[in-house]
Amino acid sequence: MTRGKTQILVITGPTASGKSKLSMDIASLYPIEIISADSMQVYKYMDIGTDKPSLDDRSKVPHHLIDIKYPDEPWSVEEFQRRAETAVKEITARGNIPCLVGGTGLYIRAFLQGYRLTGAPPDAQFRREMRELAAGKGNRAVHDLLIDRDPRSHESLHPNDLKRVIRALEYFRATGRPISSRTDMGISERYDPVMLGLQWNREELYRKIDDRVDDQFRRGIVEEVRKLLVKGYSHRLRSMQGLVYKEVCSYLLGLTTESETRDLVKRNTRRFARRQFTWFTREEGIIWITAGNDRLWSDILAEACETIHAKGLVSQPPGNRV
RNA sequence: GCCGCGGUAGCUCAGUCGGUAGAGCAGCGGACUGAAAAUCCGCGUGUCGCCAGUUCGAUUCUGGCCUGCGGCA
Repeated sequence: MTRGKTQILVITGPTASGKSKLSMDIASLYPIEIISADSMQVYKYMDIGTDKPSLDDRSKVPHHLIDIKYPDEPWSVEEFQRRAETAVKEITARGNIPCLVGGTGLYIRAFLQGYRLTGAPPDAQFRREMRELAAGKGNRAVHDLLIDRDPRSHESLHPNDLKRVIRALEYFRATGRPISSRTDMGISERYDPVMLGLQWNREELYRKIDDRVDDQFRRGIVEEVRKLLVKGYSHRLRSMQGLVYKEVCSYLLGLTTESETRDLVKRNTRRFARRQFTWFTREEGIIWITAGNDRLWSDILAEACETIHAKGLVSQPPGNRV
């Protein structure tokens, strides 16, 4: 309870950990609206592969930032930030509690910490030039351009991390200042978040991921991707580089067999979950709730509700509501 | 039962003319500020089938045993 700051609930955790389910169940007890913090669920027509909440769930509880872009439209952290802020304002104006739900750690962090992302928009032309330079003279040549513009980034970025190296150059070019010198607004000035994270034993989560992938194939992920390609969305689009889509595209292009594809998706999804673990362990302020097959879902839900009550996000204790 | 080939990392295998071993894949750790389901960096995790013999020293050579595969019966 801090005056002047907007209270928000955040539910995060690795892929397949049950974030959506938890948010839906909380929504049945408290007046929350869900803001998806997921880089892939923004795209229309990409449903099965992103495990998008069902239309039924979306009709019961307002969901924001889902299906807001066509797969070939530009989308970025910056736009997420802007749109999420707007959504938060609208939700609080309605007297509801905004609830950020998702596994895209960068989005959540950028939002809560108030990353200042204005002033250096992406420059496709420049990026292309730099890529060509790298292809011709090597990654190191591009990396070395940082030496006198942004020595700090030159040191902290690996030459092969072209994406970030180019971004640092792009930022300098647009602002005249090194990207490493930017400052953020800081979490304390803006929001008062209660962050819940679903924590899983890794092996158990991996098994859950495998099951989910099998389920995605059963539900027709291959058809979904085929339709996207038929609609004219190229397999080279950024949206089509996401997990599952990438692998199924190469299957449809005849590069892999179905069982290879399925195994690849499982492996890559597990790796993704591992990267999420790395990211979230560094994230401060997450209250971890242990989940797992040997724990009753009702206990997990109860713990989540008690926590948000204890943190003052809701005045009614969970018991009185259920 | 006999003959042949094999048993080395989670998997597939390489290797040591005797000085306790290394590739690929899998796995693990990390980074991450307008692409983040993206991108990038780093790391061998080992009873060399078991027992004995020879040897200063055996995963390597010898013998026996166990076991897998193929062939002949």
